[in-house]
Amino acid sequence: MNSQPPSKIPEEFAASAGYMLNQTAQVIAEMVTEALKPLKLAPQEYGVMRVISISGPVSQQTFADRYNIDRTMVTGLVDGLEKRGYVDRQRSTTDRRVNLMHLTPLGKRALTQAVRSVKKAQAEFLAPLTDEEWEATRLSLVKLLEAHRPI
Amino acid sequence: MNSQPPSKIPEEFAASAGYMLNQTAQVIAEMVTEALKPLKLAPQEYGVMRVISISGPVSQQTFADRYNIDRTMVTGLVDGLEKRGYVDRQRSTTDRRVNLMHLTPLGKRALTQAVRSVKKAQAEFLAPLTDEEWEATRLSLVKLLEAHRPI
DNA sequence: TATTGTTATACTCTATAACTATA
DNA sequence: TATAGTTATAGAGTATAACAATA
Repeated sequence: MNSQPPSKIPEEFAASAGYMLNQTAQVIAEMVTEALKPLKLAPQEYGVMRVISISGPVSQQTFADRYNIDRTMVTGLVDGLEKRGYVDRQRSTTDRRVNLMHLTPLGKRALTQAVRSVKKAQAEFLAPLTDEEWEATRLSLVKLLEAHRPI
Repeated sequence: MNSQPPSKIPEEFAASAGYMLNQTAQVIAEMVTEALKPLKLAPQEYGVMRVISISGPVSQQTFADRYNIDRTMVTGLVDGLEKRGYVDRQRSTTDRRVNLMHLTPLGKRALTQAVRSVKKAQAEFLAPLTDEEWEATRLSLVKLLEAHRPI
């Protein structure tokens, strides 16, 4: 959707890992935020639902660890999702301190839509790269993250 | 400095451009922030000084554009740097609305140190990759950024 | 009229600590 | 004692609008 001819980034910036990663992360974050806006989902709310759907019912603490945010933030996220009927909390029977978050059928349907929108945004974001280029980039990012942030 | 064996990122997350870029960007941002802390420089302050040193005296608006922040934020950044004697504002003679930001000799010395620290942090961050892997990754990021954020 | 820089305001985000209930 | 979740508070960061000076 960008019809202007792309201009060159000064090489000193292009050489900076911090600048390049932060700027590109900001671009995709904006695109995903926009993609989720019609569904009235914030990126972090989408994150909650994705984590549940992928990893099965998880505790709020587990989600906080995975997204590297504080557990005090998760309370409000789940509140909002529960109010909309997308998620519910169920006390763990094996450790009754723990709230296991579950996707409701309504939440599953909303998530299906959201995943579709996010995938579309991601495809648009990655369009300038060949599949091979992105795959190589992705693998490097995985290496970096696994080395520096073991879960 | 990470002696634990790195654990696997679930493939659904590893497949997500948004998740991977945001998480890796967060890691490098934290490392750079730490590296600059002894010099009492915030990453954005470092950014101001780098931009001036690379692009020559620039207006506050130009910096805001390059780092994708609002110009109202720049005022405070420059205030702090000016107070420490690292930067000064000079009214442009050709357009007297514009403040051109200059590095002072003291600022130049501080920046030299800061660049050294940031480069060290970056090298540590990139250590898990071969030079070729990072170069390929970097080029992909440049493509993405030039396509989506023409300056 | 539009743009640069400044200021003030309000809002959002996040970090911290304290509390409860469990383990 | 330690952990999961909640709540309240304060602080940082940011967005917005309005203004003066200049184009």
